[in-house]
Formats: sequence, structure tokens, C-alpha cells
Amino acid sequence: MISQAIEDYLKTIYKLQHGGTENERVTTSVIADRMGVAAASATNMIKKLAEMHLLVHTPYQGVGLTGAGRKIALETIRHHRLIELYLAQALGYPWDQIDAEADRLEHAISEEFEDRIDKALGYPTIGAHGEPIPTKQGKIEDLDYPRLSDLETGQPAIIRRVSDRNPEMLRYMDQMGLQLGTRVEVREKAPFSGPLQLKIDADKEEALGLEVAYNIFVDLAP
Amino acid sequence: MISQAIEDYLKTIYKLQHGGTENERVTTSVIADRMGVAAASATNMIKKLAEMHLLVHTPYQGVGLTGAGRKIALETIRHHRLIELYLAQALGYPWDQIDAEADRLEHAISEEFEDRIDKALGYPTIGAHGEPIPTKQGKIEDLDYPRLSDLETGQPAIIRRVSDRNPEMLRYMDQMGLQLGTRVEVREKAPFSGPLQLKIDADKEEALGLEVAYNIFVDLAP
DNA sequence: GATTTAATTTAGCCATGGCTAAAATAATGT
DNA sequence: ACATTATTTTAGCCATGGCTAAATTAAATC
Ligand SMILES: [Mn+2]
Ligand SMILES: [Mn+2]
Ligand SMILES: [Mn+2]
Ligand SMILES: [Mn+2]
Repeated sequence: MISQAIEDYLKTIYKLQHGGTENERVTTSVIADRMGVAAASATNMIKKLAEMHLLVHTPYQGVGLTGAGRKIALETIRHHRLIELYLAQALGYPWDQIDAEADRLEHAISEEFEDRIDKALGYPTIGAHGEPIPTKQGKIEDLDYPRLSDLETGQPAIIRRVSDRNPEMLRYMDQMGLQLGTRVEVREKAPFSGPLQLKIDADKEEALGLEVAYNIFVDLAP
Repeated sequence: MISQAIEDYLKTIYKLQHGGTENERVTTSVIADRMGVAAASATNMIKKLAEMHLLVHTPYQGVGLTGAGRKIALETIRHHRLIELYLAQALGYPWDQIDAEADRLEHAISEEFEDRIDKALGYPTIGAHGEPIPTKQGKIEDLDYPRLSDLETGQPAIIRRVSDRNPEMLRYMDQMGLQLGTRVEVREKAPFSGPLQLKIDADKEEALGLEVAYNIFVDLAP
């Protein structure tokens, strides 16, 4: 009934509704783009999901998940994030490889499997890239941290979340010593969208491009 | 290219070629039956697999895997058995629940995942139900143990493999204290395909139906 | 050897989830 | 206000992997 494709669409739509800036419409083309399919394919699936009452579609305007749709999205996201954390912690995967593996496994595991890895991990609430893990009941914390690229110079901060979209970028962060919990401070911002001079962990200082800083989210440190 | 359905068919055909008595033909209806699909559906897939040179089909006679087909079958079986063992050993699954979970996961894991659980398990060669685990190169030991139902009375033996086809039967075996490594001896065989009186582990004696005994494979003990 | 039965294949259908090309609609610029 | 552009939808196609019903072929029985 609920196929892998449906789960992936609902997950993507949920993340588009919440991840982005508020009040941005989740349109056919945005969904198609994120899913890596043609716009017509997205239209088809949106129509089908609307018929299943998993979302509401206002033609030419965009979509919004219903309670039922959000439930499935959050369940899929929970699977994804628990699996990612399990791969990292129990099997020693590097953090740039877990997303791709979890994208397939999230559809294949049972509730039993979910419960067992949840227990093995000690009922975690934060995933391997710092995202909140939805509960089994479908609740999710909304942590929204400022981006490192928006941080004021001289303000110490701690890395709390990173985007997992680009594995190469994750590998680069690793190489720079940027992980969850790492203490950072912007020393200087180069003009014309230039790189920022970043103090990392009190011992080194490196230049970091804005695009990378845009994908790192921080907590202001005292 | 190689879909989940193809992997499942090839796996099933491999097991039919080897599991059963030698010289039994692997026919359309046998495949359809094991796969739980209509005979016409099996015909379709067989035709397709023959075009892909994964098997040879003699119309109305049956099929035989090619080298390429056997390779994929063994890779799928390797995934299945490593996953089963991992579920049992690392996540504490009971042995009656691992087959169903592995039947889905076997198609979703990467080579990386395979290698990591292989390592975590200490490069095992025998699966959770006693089956040999094919190597990454596609070699497999052919262990064929006699069935407990064929064992002579008075001959002590050790359980080495069980069929994993029926979860309920596995639960029943567990309840009876019948596991891999358990020492058993047939004391008496009731006539007319009746139950056998079985000594289990030197401390108890129970009546065991022939169907269950048929699904237990043993090694003769000294 | 002819006939009945069983197995297999063919024909034609369906659902899913992709695609491209064309048409319709909304948004934008002059 | 109207023309241009961008987005969205529709129409029609394809591959995959199911299904049932009918036709064909092989096997078994008389
Ligand atoms: Mn992820
Ligand atoms: Mn996915
Ligand atoms: Mn199994
Ligand atoms: Mn399977």
C-alpha cells in the first residue's frame, strides 16, 4: 500500500516544508528537483498522494501534508536517522557514507528492527548529523540553529548540526576538524562573499568557504 | 538492472537446484510455487532471465543457472545469511524472526555493509540455521547432513542445520530444546510414520513428529 | 495408440512509477 | 493591458512484475 516511492516523496515534502525558510511554498518543481525526477512525474505522484489524503494539493500553488502524510514522513525520517546513527556508532561508518545507505534501508526494516537499534543506541534523540530524531509517536523537536555563515565575528559557538546532502562536503569538514561539538569562532569575514577565517577548537585557524559555512549550524557558546 | 525480483528468483532457483534431491528438475511450477506467484508469472520471469543469460531454459523441461546467474544467487544468499546471523548475534533476534527480515534487507544493503557485518561477526562460515555462507568470491561448501527423520535408533547425533522455512516450527524446536549443537538420539520410531521418541541433551526425552524431524539435519556423533 | 489429465506457455489485462512533448495556466515585464 | 516567459498539467508512451483465462504441449492412463 505505502510504497518506497511514496515514503520518499512524503519525506522529501516534509523536509521541504520545514527545512527551508518559513512561508516558502512546496511546489511541484521543487519536489521534482529534490527527488531527481521530471516535473510531470512529480505531478503524477502528487495527484496520487492527494487522492490518498496524504497531502492537500492546490493546483499551481503547492502541497501541504495532512496528518496522515506527516505521520508516514516522520516514521520514515525516524527510520532514516536511527539507521544512520546505528551505522556510525555500531558499525563504524564514516558520516559521509551513512545517508546513502540509510536511504535504502529506511524502507526495508521492520518495526522490530527499529525498536532493537533504538534500544542498542540507548534511545537517542539526536542523529549522526545533529538532526532531531522523531519519536515513535511522531513527535519531533524543532531545533533551528543559526548557520555558521551568519555568525558574528568574535562570537564563540559550538557545531550542533550539519547538512548531510553532500558527502564530499562532509568529508571536507572532517578533514578540517569540524564535527558535532567542535568549538568554533569566526575571526574575520572576507568581503564580497569571501571565505571566513575560522578558529577551530582553540588550537588552529583555517579559512572556510561560505558555502561550507552555510551548511553548518551552530549553538552560541557562553 | 538486477532488480529485487530477479535476485529473489535466482536465489530460489539456486536453492531448488541444490537443496532438493539430485536430478530433480527445476520446473516452472516448482519455481512459481516457491515464489508464491502464478505459473504464468514465473514463465514471464524465466523468459526474461534466459534473455539475460542468467539461466538456460529448456521449454517444458526446466531451468539451470548459468555462471552469471549462480554468481548473483550466491551473492544474494551470502547477504541473506550474513544478515540473519547479524540480527541474531548482534541484535538478539530469536531465530524464527530473522529470515523474514533478511528477505527484505538482502536487497537493500551495500557491499560496504556486507563487509562490515562480516567483519563484526568474525568472518563466519556457517549461518544462524546452520547453512554454509558463500564467500565473497562465490564459493560455497556443500554440507549435506542426513535428516533426523532418517537417523537410525540408538545412533547419537548432533543438530547441525535446521530448515528456516517455517517460523512456527523454529519456535517449537526452541521450546523443545532443539538448537544447533544439541545432542540427540532416536530411541524409538513409532510405526505408520508415527513420531519418534527422542533423547535430547542427555537429560530429557520427548516425542517428536516426523515432519519436524524431517526439517532437522544432524551430524553423526562418535 | 488414443484419450484424458497435468503442466506450460501465450494472450491480454492491470498497477506502479518513470519519461518526453505538447497544452494550459500563472507570473512577469513593458 | 498585453505579450513573453516560466511553471504546471495533460496526453501518451515505456518497463517492470504481477494477474486470469485460454491455448498448447507433454505425460499418464486405459
Ligand atoms: Mn540523512
Ligand atoms: Mn529512501
Ligand atoms: Mn533464511
Ligand atoms: Mn528477498
